[in-house]
Amino acid sequence: MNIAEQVQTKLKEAIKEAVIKANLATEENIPMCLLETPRDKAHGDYSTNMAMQLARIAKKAPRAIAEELIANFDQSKASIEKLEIAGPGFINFYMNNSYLTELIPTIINAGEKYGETTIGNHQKVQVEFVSANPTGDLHLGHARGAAVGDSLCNILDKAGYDVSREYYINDAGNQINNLALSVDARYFQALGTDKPMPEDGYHGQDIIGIGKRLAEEFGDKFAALSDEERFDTFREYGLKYEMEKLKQDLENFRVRFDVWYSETSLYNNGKIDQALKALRDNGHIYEEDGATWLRTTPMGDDKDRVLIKQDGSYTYLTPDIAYHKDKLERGFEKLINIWGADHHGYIPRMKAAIEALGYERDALEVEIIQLVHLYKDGEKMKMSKRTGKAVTMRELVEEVGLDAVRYFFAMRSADTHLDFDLDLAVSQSNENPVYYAQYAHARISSILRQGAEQGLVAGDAADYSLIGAEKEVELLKKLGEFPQAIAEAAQKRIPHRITNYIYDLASAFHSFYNAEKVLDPENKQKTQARLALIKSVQITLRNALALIGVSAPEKM
RNA sequence: GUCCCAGUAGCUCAGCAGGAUAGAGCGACAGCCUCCUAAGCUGUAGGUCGUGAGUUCGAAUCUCGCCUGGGACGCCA
Repeated sequence: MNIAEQVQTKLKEAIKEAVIKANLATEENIPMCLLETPRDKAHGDYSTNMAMQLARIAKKAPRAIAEELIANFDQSKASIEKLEIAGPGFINFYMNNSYLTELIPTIINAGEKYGETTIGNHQKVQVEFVSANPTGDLHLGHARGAAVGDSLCNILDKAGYDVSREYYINDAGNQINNLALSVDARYFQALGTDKPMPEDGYHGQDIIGIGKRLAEEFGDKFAALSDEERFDTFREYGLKYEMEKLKQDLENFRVRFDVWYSETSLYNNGKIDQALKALRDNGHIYEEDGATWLRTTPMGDDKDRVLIKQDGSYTYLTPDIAYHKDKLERGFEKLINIWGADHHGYIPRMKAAIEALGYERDALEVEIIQLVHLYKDGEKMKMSKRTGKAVTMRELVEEVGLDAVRYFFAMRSADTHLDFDLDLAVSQSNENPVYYAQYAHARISSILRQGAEQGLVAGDAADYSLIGAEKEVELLKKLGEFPQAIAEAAQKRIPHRITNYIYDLASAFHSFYNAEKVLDPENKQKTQARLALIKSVQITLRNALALIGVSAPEKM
């Protein structure tokens, strides 16, 4: 807990004590103490609405309650300069903010660890994201999912959760067969033979590329094979090719997974049978119309779901249930799945399945990534795997730049539709907020370099009592908020809370930069102290950017 | 028909564990570089928070209805 958090905790305690001392509520029915930072500086550094909340319990006017609270308030608890009643019954606290300078050495000592909190309490969390079928290039939606998922994992990790990142490979079932058939068609086409694509084939450029590569490398060698042999060969080749490409693309997107989990493995190691048995033993399975059904309706689903089709094969749901059973058996207390919006209807049945397996349905949490629409030249572009005309993640990164893409996706709440204006993102103008934050970091780096040239190194012993100008105090307050921003982002699963923080911090720095000069040859003491201040801003900014996978450049 | 997401300034969006005069960027307008990076800063203008009711001391925030836009509702994956 840093000094700013400690002070807030003390304040809250002092407020509670005052409530009890004034006999306004008992230990049991005291409302949760809410301490907030007023938007308007004139309303002090902190304020509480405790008096208003007590109005119902104590049956008195809020302002009268506030009077009593103040009378019973122990001001020596925290560095309070004055406090007053305002508006409908707020109590505003004006702090002596000198304690805030303690943040500077705290942050410098913590370095890249600054921002860590323990609210996660080592809860074992597994986050499954992207999990795109290995049948083509990752497109915009996947890119958004990858950016949000990875950022969320970074945040959870920083907040003290034990996070595991996982990618579920759909390497069984129809889509892989279609992949093999598509490769087959492209192979023959590359050889100059006209062979039609399968009905549900994948028309992406990459599959055309595979066909060409096969034709170039092996000539017509495969044409001689039996259809069956060729199918198996192409199936395996296509899968391997697609997976390698996926991994590389994600790596280039600064996303790494701890586990790549194969759907096929569930077939091979009996996990599907075990899951079916568990569901049967728990009495949730019945046979009808020649199919095997899971009774999900009692657990909040619209209708029951087929597990084994008439033809004896599994539906998509069946191995997925086995997969989730396996996740839970691996000891994860919380499963967070990041799904595209087109899968949202799938949530009730998966939660029902988890309940049917005998687990808490809320062990599964699904974060929905809404659609991305790309606009270019004011025109909306379609993203469809079918037509193969979709803009891929790779193309997007090449065109816009990785930092901008990652920032842009992390910036908006994930469950709302996103219009991605390509022209805007491409133009390296100040409309792109990522530059705003990176620029702050580069500016700091530049000043630190120049300080070092003068023999002044940030972090060397300095007199922090020289820090206290208005802009400096605002900057310090922002710095102190970082751990709470992370805690909130983690608990609410909202990475965009971090980009908001980044923006605020960068803004506080730019504002400070324009108001005060860091390097002052006339005043070495002050220079030394301010170098340490901006050093702590640099550390915090870099840590925050790292959470969303954006680089922190030394120069721009 | 059922379900999900959205509707807040001209545009793109924050705010939604109910709190003070609803914020930011872009765009518009007016200022700031003999000075550490002007990709910056400072200020002005701009809003019936889709709509109607309800809950209460208080609603952009919670509940219900309605309107508009987008999406999902397979023995596909």
